[in-house]
Amino acid sequence: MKSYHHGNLKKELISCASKICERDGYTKLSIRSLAKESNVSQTAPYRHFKTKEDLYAAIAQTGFDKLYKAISKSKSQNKEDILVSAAKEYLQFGTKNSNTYDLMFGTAVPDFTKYPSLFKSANNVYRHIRTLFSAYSKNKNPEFIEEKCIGIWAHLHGLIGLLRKLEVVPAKLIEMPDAPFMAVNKINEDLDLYLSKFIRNI
Amino acid sequence: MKSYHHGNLKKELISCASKICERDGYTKLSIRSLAKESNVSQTAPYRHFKTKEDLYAAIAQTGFDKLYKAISKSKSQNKEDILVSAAKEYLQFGTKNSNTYDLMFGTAVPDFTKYPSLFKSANNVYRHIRTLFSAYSKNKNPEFIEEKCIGIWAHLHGLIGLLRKLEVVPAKLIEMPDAPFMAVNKINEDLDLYLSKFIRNI
DNA sequence: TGTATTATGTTAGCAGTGTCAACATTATAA
DNA sequence: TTATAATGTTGACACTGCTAACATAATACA
Repeated sequence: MKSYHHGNLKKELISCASKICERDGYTKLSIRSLAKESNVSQTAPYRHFKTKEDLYAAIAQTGFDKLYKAISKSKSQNKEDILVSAAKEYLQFGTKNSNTYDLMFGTAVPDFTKYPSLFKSANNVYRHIRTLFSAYSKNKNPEFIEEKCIGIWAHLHGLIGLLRKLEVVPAKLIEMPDAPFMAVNKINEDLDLYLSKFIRNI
Repeated sequence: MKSYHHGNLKKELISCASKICERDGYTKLSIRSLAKESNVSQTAPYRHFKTKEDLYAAIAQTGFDKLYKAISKSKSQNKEDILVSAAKEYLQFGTKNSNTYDLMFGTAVPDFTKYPSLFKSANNVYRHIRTLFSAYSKNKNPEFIEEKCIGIWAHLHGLIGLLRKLEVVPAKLIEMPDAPFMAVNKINEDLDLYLSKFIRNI
């Protein structure tokens, strides 16, 4: 005997949608199938999310919150170690949750300013990177810090995108010896080394 | 009086679809509306593209070819200048054709190996970057070259992604003084300076 | 040149989608 | 207790990718 009201639908929708997005990519998510999976009518989700983009925004926000947690957990006395480890966590989050990462940084939610809480969660990630780098850097000039942080962020962000694109069956390597697979896979294999070299080179 | 056969449909579809994708983003493109715009029946495009992904692949390929042209056009005696200028062209292509760039590097065509000619066009871009860097770099060790090239590529690729995400109305700056807008916009304003610093720092 | 084959187009239709309006039920505030 | 708001359902619209069956034109071959 089920009650007319679900009771916790919004939370369940976000959680369920997050899983589907990560498993199949956000384009495969449909509101109708999502509703079905929660044993609720096709249009029930519209009581909680006015549009599909609103739902995407909610999923993206949980993504940023998870990312923040991941890059915040490393404890060490050495400020360089913290930075390197945070960079590693960032990269791993992006590669291990690549569909979610795509939803967070892709065009699913084009303008974060429409969603203040998402905007804030995304900003927290950047501010944390900056805090870590600021503590590590000897040059404390704010403009220098900002520029370098964007650079670090861009590098990690770009690597995640390329890794996803290039991490394909190595069998193709034989046919395409000039392809950038080898380099990318090598970086991926020894991430620690790459990242500490990268940070030290800034 | 129109003839039963269009005569040049495939080419026209790609060209028309490219424009729509760049203007509205590839998710807004529909095969049906595309057919309408070419004064052809809803299903005519299916004679040239078995699936929508096939069409995306064709558009993406023209994108990579254009990108290749853009980064290949700079002539100079100074190898550093060539590299910096190519980097600038790359960045400008990505920011000025951001929807197309998204189609090229996003999840619209998940596996390039399904489309050998697309695969090749994309590879040409990477190989050109490597050629330029290889000529510029004093260290000629192939592994060093590969790794640095991926780094350069990732940095540029990531910057394009971040610029797109963060290039929003500066009015919001007042409400969100901690946001990374300022830094990003600054980089965007003086791209030459940023890129030559970046290259020289490798 | 005539004809078989292939390429390219059309029509009709299926199953699925986001979204809305109108209505039903329950929880909450006055 | 009762008005109001929150949350759910039903039914429908316009749109989508895609397929099957059929129509026409271009081409390859005898």
